[in-house]
Amino acid sequence: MHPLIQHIQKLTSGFEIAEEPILSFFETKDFKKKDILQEEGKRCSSYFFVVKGCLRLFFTDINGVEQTMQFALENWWITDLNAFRSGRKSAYTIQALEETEVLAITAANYELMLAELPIAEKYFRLVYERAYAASLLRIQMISRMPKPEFYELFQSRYPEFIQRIPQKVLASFLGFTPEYLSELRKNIAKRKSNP
Amino acid sequence: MHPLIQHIQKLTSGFEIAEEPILSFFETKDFKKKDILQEEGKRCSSYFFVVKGCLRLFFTDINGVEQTMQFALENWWITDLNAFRSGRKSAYTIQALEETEVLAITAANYELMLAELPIAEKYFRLVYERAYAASLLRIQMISRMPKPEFYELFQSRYPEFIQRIPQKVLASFLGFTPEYLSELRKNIAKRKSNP
DNA sequence: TTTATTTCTTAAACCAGCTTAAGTTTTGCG
DNA sequence: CGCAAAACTTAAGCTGGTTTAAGAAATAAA
Repeated sequence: MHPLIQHIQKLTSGFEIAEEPILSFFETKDFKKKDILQEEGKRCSSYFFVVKGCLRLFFTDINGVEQTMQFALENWWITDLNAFRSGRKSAYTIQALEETEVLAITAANYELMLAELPIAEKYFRLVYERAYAASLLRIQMISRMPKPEFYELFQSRYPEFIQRIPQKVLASFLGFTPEYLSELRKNIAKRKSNP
Repeated sequence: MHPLIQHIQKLTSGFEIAEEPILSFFETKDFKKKDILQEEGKRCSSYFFVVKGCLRLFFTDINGVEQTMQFALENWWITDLNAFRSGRKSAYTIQALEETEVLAITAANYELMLAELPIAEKYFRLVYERAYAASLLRIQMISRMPKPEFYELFQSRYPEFIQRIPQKVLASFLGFTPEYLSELRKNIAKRKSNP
């Protein structure tokens, strides 16, 4: 069974779903490491579901530094949601951090699917409900927690990110400089050897 | 027509809705300024839709400082979403900043309503889709923008907040100290008189 | 395997925003 | 109204985290 269908069944807790009618709204695409899926400033045409691999969404700030705002591992959705919803140009670039397989859906097909399949409304309601709740927790961690504590919490909760993602990119996602992340890691390592 | 029904029609762009079957899932409640709607550590029983007035959601940090994470003005939903979804105890307090009228719905009724009314799935899908997108922008403003710039942007986008909300609470929501907010305001005022 | 490029580390100097502390203004209440 | 409590302001001193700069290690290219 396709990973998307599995994910839908998991979230909607076991509704009977026919695979074919859902998947017909999507197109499978493969990307190599460093490939660009969506370019900043270009029309945002697709919403991506990661089947295998890892993507990141970032923009380039006024100092020319790439600011990574989101990751997407397996079973995550990713796009510039504001641009996708409004049909405007994307404020972000989406890039593959690994060899990645996605399902892509256009805005037109997204609307069609939601109109035709009630299960899609339920599924996306649940996807956004969780994503919104997670996003609020992220705000709390980013803005109300000492950075060393935040990093250690992140490390314990999302160990797979630490493994798979370059430090420079991870530092940017967490909202600090690579130099500072390097220092944090050194301190943590030191503390573990000298208890 | 009730403000909630108006809001549903606005988001779902004009579906015909019968008022009575929807409102029957809710209870109207009124609160005075400073009343507590939800206490930290108590079971999170309700989800609130603000009909009139203003609420805030906060927790008390290890230094005893109240950290305001969210506001809700007219037509906003507010609760500890994680606690409401899972039936666990709330990590936050919800308090009225003004005299406030809400519609309250229990977790059981929320599930019932979603199961019985397809329009509710669509409506909440859209509510969360917007809230999630807004939350991502908020992360970007909080963590990737110089604070003076962030404050001025916030001021221009949400002038009604600046009017209605005590500075101390606003400072906490923005993630800085009241003293620093005071200094920012002074600098902005100075800049406006000396152009 | 050698060379070029990018990533990661280290450490010193610096600064935005916090802490502290004291004064002023506003709000709430008897 | 009059007083207490809370909210806001101001300013000096401090600190967590950035900037800058240079070198070491890993990846990629050739």
